Order: sequence, then structure tokens, then C-alpha cells
Amino acid sequence: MATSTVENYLKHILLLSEGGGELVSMGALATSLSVVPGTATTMVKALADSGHVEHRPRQGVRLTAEGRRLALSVLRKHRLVETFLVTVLKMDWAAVHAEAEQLEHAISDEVLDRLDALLGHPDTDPHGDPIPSRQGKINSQVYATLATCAVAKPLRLVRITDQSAEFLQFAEQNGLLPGATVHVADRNLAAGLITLKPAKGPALALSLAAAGSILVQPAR
Amino acid sequence: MATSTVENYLKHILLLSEGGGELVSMGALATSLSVVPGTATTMVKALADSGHVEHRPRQGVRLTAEGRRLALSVLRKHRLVETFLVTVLKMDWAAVHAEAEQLEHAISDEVLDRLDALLGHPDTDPHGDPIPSRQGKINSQVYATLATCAVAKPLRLVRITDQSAEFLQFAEQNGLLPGATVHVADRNLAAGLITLKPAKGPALALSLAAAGSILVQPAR
DNA sequence: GAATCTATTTTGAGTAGTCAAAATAAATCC
DNA sequence: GGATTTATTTTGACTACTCAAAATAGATTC
Repeated sequence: MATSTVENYLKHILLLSEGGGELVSMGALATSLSVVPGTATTMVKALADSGHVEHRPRQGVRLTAEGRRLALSVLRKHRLVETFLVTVLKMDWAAVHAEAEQLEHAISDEVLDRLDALLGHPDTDPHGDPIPSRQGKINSQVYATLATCAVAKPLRLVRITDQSAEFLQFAEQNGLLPGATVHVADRNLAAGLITLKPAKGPALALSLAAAGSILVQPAR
Repeated sequence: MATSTVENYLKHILLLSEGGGELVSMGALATSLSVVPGTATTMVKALADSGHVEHRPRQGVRLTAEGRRLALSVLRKHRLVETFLVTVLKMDWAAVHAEAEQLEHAISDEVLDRLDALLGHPDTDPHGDPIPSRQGKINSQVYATLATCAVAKPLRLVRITDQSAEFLQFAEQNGLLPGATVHVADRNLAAGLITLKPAKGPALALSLAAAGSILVQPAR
């Protein structure tokens, strides 16, 4: 059985490679896992030995088919657990990420299947992140962000990719939940910010960085 | 934060000391945790250094107040998780022990409190094992067992202390669930078995060892 | 085409846990 | 009261991580 350290490495490699097969650098991986780069190198070599990843020295890592399978299963656990915590236990949107981080390594496939059924087989978690299927399929549709979408057109909010509790809290307080309708009133590249007008509630300003973590699609 | 190894040692010491303050031998502890005795000795010394237990060399271990507090909190998690798995996820009575063994170390106090509320603050788990309160109080009432109780008197089944999946499966198939009414038709010390007559269903024979793990109280 | 900068890898050492097997202490037996 | 049995402890070694800091490889600059 894979240790939770192994599961975490694979999950972070998956997330950093954006679903595609690009190489993930040691620096990025180390930062993402909060370890020093040397640790990431050592661990990645071990992961390569066990067949979970392919390591190109000085270039980066990529998941093998087996590594990807395992990483998707961890991601599925993480996102279903988050969904359970929010919809059944009514926990705070912003707090569930940290909880799921622990539980994703302790939950069995059997429990997961029952949780999935209880929740009605959702295909996204409360933040709009797609939940991989049992077979390892995941919706990898590319959406526009508030930093890149058309101005003054009505938009439906699909997903918040920033996992930090502070940002999620801010988003919730301003009604920026998946499903909400908004439009970008103004985008000022020079100032590095956008002005957002939610369908309900007052207008608000957002940095381009923050706007980039909110994914949208044209509303009707 | 205590590692899950530490949590397991403390939990097993608590269970082996029967709630009281008796010393637990290294041999018993090692067997219970499936480690060799030398490992238990080493670990217990570390636990003594961190103030969780008191170690009397060549005699045994005992929990300190702090160790007991932590052990009870782990036991509370274990038993509430078991209850959740059976009553909400409809999992098999016999399978939940192994699941809870993992989840008890990954679940936060916040999640636990919400689970507890969702379940209506139960005071026993599906096997009849008492659930410690948030404050660390636990019902330590002493019950008779089918091996020690009066013969031919009506009894209410309160608890099954054997955690093994096989025994629990057997018990379930014969209607031996907490709350069931039975009486002991015969007890044959020489043969080492008892004959049990459930209120509903046919009579069945049980070894004294098996009978000893079924706790009962006088019915009505 | 050296010199420098930056990312990565290597090396050496530490922590938390484990086992196998030898040493020791306590209890029991004759 | 010695000899033996049994439980416990000690010792040395291994796995799975981790970090700090030195070495190295590529890329970049002048």
C-alpha cells in the first residue's frame, strides 16, 4: 500500500501538470509540498523506482499510467470528502480543504463508494473542482477566468481554483459561489485589477491574480 | 501533535487496562498492537518521556491523566465513526471496525462534533461499546457475560466485546445484536459450552470463550 | 569562451518507527 | 539454594521519510 507521503507526491504532480503530460519541475513540486528541493529529488527517484513516475534528471517528473491512476483516486477521495463535509455536515466552505487533506489518505474505496452514492454521484465539489470518476475520468474542460474573459458579457461562475481558506472566505462573503451570475464591468491592465458586478450585491474590485483563480463560462 | 502510532499505543493501553488504573504488561501490549515486545518497550519509554504514560520497568505501563485524555478522545473518534458507518452509510456491522481504525487518526474534533450531532449524540456504538463523552467520561458499568450470568433468566443483550469480523458476522446472522432478548438454556462447564435460546430464532451452542464476549443485563 | 547565476542533485545526518537476536531480571521448580 | 523457564530490556540494524549544505549541471551574460 502507498503511504500518504507517496499519495501526496502523486497528487501534487497531477495538479501541477494540469492534467496534461507536461514535466513538473522539482522546484515547483518542492514548493507545492512544502519540502526542500533535495527532498523532492530523493523522493521522486524512489517513486520512479516503484514505477509511479518517470524522472528526467534536471528536467522534471511526469506520472506513469499507474501513478496517474493512484493520483486520480486520491483526488477523487479529496473532493468527495469535501463535498460530504459541506453538504452533509454543513461545514464551512473555507475549512474543508484542510480536513479533506487528512481524510483522503484514511478512507477506503468501500466507504468512498457509499459516500458517493449518498451524495448522488456529484461531478464537482463545492468549489466547482471536477471529481474524477471511479474509472479515473475527469472533466478537464478549459474555462476562461475573470482575468481573461470578455468584458460586459453575462457570465456563470464555474469554479474557484484558489484553495486558501482566506480567499474562499472572501469569495463566499461576496456571493462568489459556483453557479452565481456576474459580469466584468471593467478590466484595467495598468492598475492590475478588474471591477466585478455580481447579479445580486454591490460591485467589487479584484486583483488580476485573484480574478485568475475564478473560472467562468458565458451565461446562456 | 501525536502521531497515529502514539494514538494507537495509548488506545490499546486504555483498552487493556479495562478503564481502571492497572498496569498493562509489555507482552499483552505488544500482542495487542502486533509488534514484538522489544518494540513495545522502546515505544513505551518514549511515551513515558513525553508524559503520556508511567512506566514501571519489568512491571508494566499505566496511562497518565494526559495519556488517558488522549486515549479517550481516540476511542471516541473510533466509536462515533463506527456508528456513522453503520447508521448513515449502512455498512456491514462486521467491516466497520477496520475502517474506523484508519479514520480515527484522520478526523478532526470539529468534524467529530458535527458527526456526533448528526447521529443524535449516541452513547454506544453499534456493538454496544460505550462512547466516551467530549469531556472524557465513559460508562464503565460492569455487566455479566453469557459465561457468567444466571441460567434460565430472561436477558437483554447489551454489548459484543469481540471486535473480529468473523465473530461479528456470526453474531449478526444469529440475531445476537445489542437489544436482543435471550436466555441461557444450559451451561456445561465440563464441555466448555453454553446453549442459548434467543427470543426469536432457534437455540444455538456457544463456547464459553465466545459467551464471555457477549455482555448482558437482566431483561425488564 | 570564461564567469556567473539558478535549479537540481548529492552527501551526511537526524527522527520515528520497526525487527531479530542477545542479555538480563524475576519467578518457579526441584 | 542453584537451575530453569519466561518476560522484559538492550543492542544493532533497517525503512521511510526529512533538512542543511556542498557539489554539479545548464543556461545566461558579458
